[in-house]
This record gives sequence, structure tokens and C-alpha cells, in this order.
Amino acid sequence: MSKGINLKELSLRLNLSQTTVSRALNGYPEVSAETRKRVAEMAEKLGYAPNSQARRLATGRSMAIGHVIPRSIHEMMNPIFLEFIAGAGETYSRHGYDMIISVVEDDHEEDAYRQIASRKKADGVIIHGPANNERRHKLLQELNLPFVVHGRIPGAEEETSWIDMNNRRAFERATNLLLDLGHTRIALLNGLEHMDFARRRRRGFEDALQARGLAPETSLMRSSDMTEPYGCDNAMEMLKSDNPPTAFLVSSMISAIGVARAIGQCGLKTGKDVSIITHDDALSFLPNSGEVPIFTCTRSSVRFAGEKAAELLLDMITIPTSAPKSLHLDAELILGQSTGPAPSS
Amino acid sequence: MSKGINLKELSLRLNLSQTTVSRALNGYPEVSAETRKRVAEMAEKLGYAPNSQARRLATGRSMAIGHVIPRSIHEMMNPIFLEFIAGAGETYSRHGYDMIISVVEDDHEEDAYRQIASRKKADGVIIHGPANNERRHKLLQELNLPFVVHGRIPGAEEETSWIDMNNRRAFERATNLLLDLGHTRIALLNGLEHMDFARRRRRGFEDALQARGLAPETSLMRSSDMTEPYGCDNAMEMLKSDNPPTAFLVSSMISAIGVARAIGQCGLKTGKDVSIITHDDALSFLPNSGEVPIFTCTRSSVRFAGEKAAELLLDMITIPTSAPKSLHLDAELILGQSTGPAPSS
DNA sequence: ACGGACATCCAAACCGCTTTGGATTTCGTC
DNA sequence: GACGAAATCCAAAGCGGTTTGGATGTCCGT
Repeated sequence: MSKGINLKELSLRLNLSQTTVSRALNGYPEVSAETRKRVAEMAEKLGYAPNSQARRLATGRSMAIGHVIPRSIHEMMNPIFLEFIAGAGETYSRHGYDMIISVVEDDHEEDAYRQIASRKKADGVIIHGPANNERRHKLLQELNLPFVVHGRIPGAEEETSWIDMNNRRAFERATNLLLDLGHTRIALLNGLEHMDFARRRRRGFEDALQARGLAPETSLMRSSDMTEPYGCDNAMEMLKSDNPPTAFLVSSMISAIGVARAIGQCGLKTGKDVSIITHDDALSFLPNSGEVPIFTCTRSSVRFAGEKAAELLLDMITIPTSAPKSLHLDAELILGQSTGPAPSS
Repeated sequence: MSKGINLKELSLRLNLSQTTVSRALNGYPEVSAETRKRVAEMAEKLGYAPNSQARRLATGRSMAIGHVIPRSIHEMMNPIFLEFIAGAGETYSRHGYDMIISVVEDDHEEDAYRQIASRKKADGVIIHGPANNERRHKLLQELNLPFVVHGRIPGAEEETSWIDMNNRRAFERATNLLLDLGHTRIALLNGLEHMDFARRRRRGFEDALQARGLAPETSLMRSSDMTEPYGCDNAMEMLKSDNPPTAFLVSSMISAIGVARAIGQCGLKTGKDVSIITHDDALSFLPNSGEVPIFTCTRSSVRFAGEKAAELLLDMITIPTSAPKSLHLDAELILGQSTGPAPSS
């Protein structure tokens, strides 16, 4: 494995100029077919591969996409984040881009973006988990760094490119299903509501209730990082209350598992005594499939979202003048074993 | 935000040579304190930041660490992988390194490593999830690319740098605890046993049994991707058999949750009728803490492992001649609610 | 036989930084 | 006051590619 052969040596071996060799390998037209073939063969034979740094310096494009994640990124983001990343990563490598991930202290997030821009570390970035009072897009616009949002930035829907699922609609439909099944006391275990997605979900939930003349009860609504214990503890508390809910709408499979545990610990049966609908991000390590899925759910593949987000971003980078483009995905409402008619008390 | 100022312009503004400015900023000694200060101030004022590509080209170091993950990496790796990455990422950014992640089709894995080496994309890589018949280290040695293994490569412990937890011992201790509690029919729900870590865990399990004169029963031993349904389905099947186990030793929290679900569905009580010990990677979104943790577990923070692995690797890169170094972590055995004495039948 | 249109190929500049190998100045010493 | 060492600073040569602006050669029609 002859290491370290570079363009100059290769061109010497071929009795050609670096220009011609470079052009031959990069598919430029001003090279005869025969020469191109000869070059390709020699390059292959000698195991030539262009040095990325040199190429990047010369072209001015870093051929990389950045993802900045603050150290303390809220826990539940994690598995979802990874799945998104996996999807995006596939797209990147298909297009010859690298993915660079910066794990930074929370108060260095802005710094991280500035560095990416000023040191030309990446040609674009993806914004994860937009909050209600999001500001990162302002910074990126100022830095002139192309970006795509995973989720939506309230108030900046028009001026930014984003990919999001219809959170409001999904939770509205889910709520309606529970209402149709006769449930009237429905609990909402939501994600952190300073995040845009959670707020939308809550709105969907409330809209559905109000459309049937029901008022959302604050005692049945919680918001937190979506861990398993969060689901269990809160469900437990509610189930033990005077007027317990008969159904739970949960923002994540992981918490839903906790809810199911609580239901079991109360001696009740999921899907019979108490119903659950959860959102399912289609995480690969938490399959909710099979003939009849364990959980009735609203499902939307976050991995797919990652793939698409990456495509949007690469498009923006290759055609810098293009207007913002966005993708609005609809979640499927899938019936599983965790829902049933409200028990007639 | 004056963008794009480079070293040349900066040095012109200062009436200094590029050499001096570069040295001043990079802390070389042959610059007077006063000049250094002047340079630093002007650089700050003009928002100068060196172009990474140029610097990398000039120094020959890419200041990046690569992680290649095959597209279909076995599912259960995922959350663990992410947590490891998060830990490693922190170390990287503390040392000014980038983390580049390549998600590749399975049959392009070797290619990915070759590219990293030949195109100088990274100064080193980390090998994830070594298998029993691991070969990646051979390739990397041949490519002369520094690497650290997360886990251990059977037969190459001496010649490679690695960080691993003592899987065998952890599972031996866990098994002994169950035996001490009077359990004799203990099931093992292991990860995929073509992976080194799973094989070691199994060995620990079997050793403990045999030390007490018990023979491992194949009908009580399973091996698979560690999903929730895997835990539930297999536990269910065993619990319904003629001679059910009274305890489960599980390789992952996620599967353990499934086991708990199965126990509940059988009308039994975890920690009373049936005991569970699980391995706990201390994933942030699956906390198993609190006054008394839900699960009795062997715990070892995979995030910490990531931090340490990164440190090992960066050391290797900065001091290329150093001998392989390794870290062997011991898991804690932590008592939770999921274990109790074997029920006297 | 000649001018122009193509087809090929090349020398050299350039990308923005680091680093080598001096050049110049300052300063203490004898 | 001359001299070597130490302190500062600089011009220019890389690093390994891409790209500009020709140069050269070939082929054709007239």
C-alpha cells in the first residue's frame, strides 16, 4: 500500500501536468478519453487519493456539514438525535460530504457556530430542537451560514428552510381517537414545552378537547424530559388521584413504557382499563411494530427526517440563491394494543 | 462582522510579517510580549480566525477523529453508541479536535477507513463494538492509522490500545448475587454473542454457575439485539414454560424493561416473584437512579468510557511512539428494587 | 496554403496557513 | 568599542490540490 502518493508524483509518472491529471480525475471535458483512462488506471494502481485538506483549501468548500449539540442537550433528545444523525449521515456520505459533530458546553454554543463560519469548518449546519424563543437562526443568518431546521422556528417559518412533522395535527388526531373511544379524562405527558414541537403537540391536544367542549385540565398535563421514570411517576400519581384519567397521550415511547409500568403496578391493564397513545419516532432500538404494535401511536420516522433535512441543506449549498424550501411530514396514526374503549365506570 | 479576514490582511494591518503574526497567535516564544499583545488585540478586533483547511494542509494534521459506523450497526448499539460519542466529543472539543462521523453502507466500511487514511481525513479513529473475529485493527495497522478500541479485540489485547469494562467480572458478580439470594434457575438475556462484550458476559455468567456446581441451561440463554420486545418476548416464553426461571440476568436496561413488562403480564411481581439484574450503561435518557434504583444492576458509564477513549487516542496521536495503553474499568454492582430472595416454591 | 475552430495539454498562480533559514537589532561583556 | 549571544522579526518556500490563461497541434473548409 504505497502511502502518500500525491498529485505531483502521479503526474510525473504519467508524463502529464498536474492540471491534466486533476481534470481527468474530476471529470472535466478538456481531456481525451484515452488520457483519462490512462490516468484513472494509474491512479488506481498507485492508490492515489486527493488530500482532502488541500482540495478544500483550493476549492474553498469544506465539504462538511456541522451539527452542534450542547453538552446538556435535554436527555430525551438523545436517542432521537442519534437516529436523525444516522439518517442525515447517510445522505452526506452519498454526496461525498463529511459530518462533523461538536459537543460543546452550553455557553459555548454560539461560539461553536461562529467558529464553524469563520474557520470554514463546514459549509452548512443543522439546527436541532428549536425552542419557542429560538435565536440561533438569527446568528446563522448574520454569519451567512446555510442551515436547515429540524422542527420549526415560530415566526420564522417563511424565511428559513425546515423539515418538521405536523405535531399539532398528529396530537389532535390522537386525542380525537381517544375521545371517539369514549375517554373524557385524558392526560398529556408532554415533552419540555419550551420546545416548539411540544408546544404544538399541546395545542393539538387542547384543540381537540375544546372542539368537543371539554376543557383541558392542568392537573392532567405534565411537561418534562421524556424519560422512563417521568412517564411512570407521573402516571402513577395521576392514577392514584381521586379522579384518575382513563387515557394517556404521551410524547415519547420511552415515557410511554414508563406509563405502562405504572399502570401495571396499579394492577390495571393497559388497553383495557387505561389507554395509551404515544408518539413513535420509529427508533430502531425501540421497535413498535409486529402484527399489532404494542402501542397505539402517531408515527413519523425521524431517521427519514434526517435524510431529507440533509438533502435540503445540500441543495441549498449547491444552489445558494434558491429560496427557502421546507418539508412538512404527516405522522401516521397507527392502532396498537394500548387503546380500547373507555371503561364504563 | 467583517468576514473573511485572513492572515495576510491581518499582518498588513499590523505592519508585521505573516510569520510573526502566526507565531504571536500560536504562542511561539520568538515574539516580544508587546507585539504579541498588539497582534492579539488586532486579531480580536478584526475577528480573525485561521482557516482550518489551510492550517491543516500546512501542518499535515487534520485535527479530527473519525468514527465510522456501518449503516446497519446492530440496533442496540445505538443509544449506547451515542452516549459514547457524546463523551468522546467533549474530550475532542476540549482539545480542539473535530469529530467526524461516517455512516456507511456495511460493505463500504473498509473503504471508509481507507479513505480516512489516504485522504488524511482524520488523525485517528475509534473502533466500536469489536466482534469475536475482529479484523478492523489489522486494516488500521496496515494503514498506519492510530486507533483505540472501545471494548477488546480477542487475541490483540497487547498490541492495541483499548478501553473496556470488566464484562466477565460484572456478570460473574451479578450471577453470584442471584445465587446468594437462593436463585438456581437463572436466565441470561444476552446481547449478540458474536460481539466480544457479550461473549465475556456469558463467560462470567457460566463461570459463576459452574463454581457452584450448576450447569448453564441452554434453554435459559438467549442472545440477540437488545430491544425491548426481545426482553419481553423471551421472558414471556420462559416464564410460561414448565420449569420457569426465578431470575433474569439481562444485558441492557432496554431489554430489562421488556422483561419487567413480561413479568407484569404474567401477573407476577418483579423483585418478589422474579428477580432481574441488568447491565446499566448509565444512559442519560434511561436513568436508573433515585433512592433505590428500579433495577438492580451492574453499572458502568459508557459516556465516561467515551471521554477516556478519546483521551487515550489523543495521547497516542501527540506522542506517536508511545506503547499501547489500555483502561480496564470495573462496573459497580448496585442494589435496586428488582431483586429479592428466590421464592420458596 | 491559410485562417480559424477545436481538441489537448501545460506552466504558473492561487487558496491561507506554517515553518525554515536567515537578517537585523539590542545588549551585556571584556 | 568590538563581539558573540539573545531577542525580534521577515522573505520565501512549502503543504497538495484547483483553476486561469495560454500554448501547441490537428483538422477543416476555401
